[in-house]
Amino acid sequence: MTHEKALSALADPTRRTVFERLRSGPKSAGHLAQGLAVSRPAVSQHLKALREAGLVADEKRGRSRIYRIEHGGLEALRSYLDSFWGDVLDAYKEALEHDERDQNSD
Amino acid sequence: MTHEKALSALADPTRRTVFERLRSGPKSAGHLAQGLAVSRPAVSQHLKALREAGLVADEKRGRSRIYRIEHGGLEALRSYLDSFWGDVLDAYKEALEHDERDQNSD
DNA sequence: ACTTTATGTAAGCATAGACTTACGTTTTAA
DNA sequence: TTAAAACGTAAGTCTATGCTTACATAAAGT
Repeated sequence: MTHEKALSALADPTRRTVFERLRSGPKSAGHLAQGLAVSRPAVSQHLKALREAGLVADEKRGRSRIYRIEHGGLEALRSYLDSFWGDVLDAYKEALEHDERDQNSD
Repeated sequence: MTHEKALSALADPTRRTVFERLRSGPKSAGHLAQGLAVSRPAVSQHLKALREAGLVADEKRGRSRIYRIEHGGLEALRSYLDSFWGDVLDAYKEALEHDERDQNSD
């Protein structure tokens, strides 16, 4: 259940920018920070948050560290979202038939 | 593309709780607030954020207001997540073949 | 017409967290 | 063996935002 961390990780704009830069392939921390409005240490902290959310993985290569997108966090998020589709439609169809205000206790 | 608002909306724990309570069907604002650790006005503010993110829709029924899950925000989020699957795998396969550190400019 | 119920909004406060500068560590190059 | 390059971490600041109390509005009951 890491969808909580994945959500708050991707909620921040600059952190999302860092994450999206990995779309075109793995990159070093320094490269990820280049051209951004924030400092390099800030990017390091963002990468830590992304890693703890299972959204990126890192590998040491020489004196730099290469980051890549990790699918675990993405899958956790996706299955969380998908869990709404079925449930919701059924519950709503029922609510419509009964033509009620609110009834359920949860 | 409202996936930004949807992400920051679902990032907050209590707001997520409110949203998840709609799983079992539409409910009034007051009913959604019952049993929560926060006050009722706080829930109202959360519902506003969820509405602006396209995650819930509301309808006035008598003197109460019924909220339901809106699929727009969920779909925006899902397509955002899905946009990573294809891109990423291709770019990474290439990076693996070339056996490189970081090369791309974006 | 008043009162009660159900809700949203305003203003202010308090904390989480995003950012900075400064420093420590490890690896490569001179 | 110094120096430099690439990175993470610490400590402190500042702002975004989640929360509260108080007030406003609107519908329904008496």
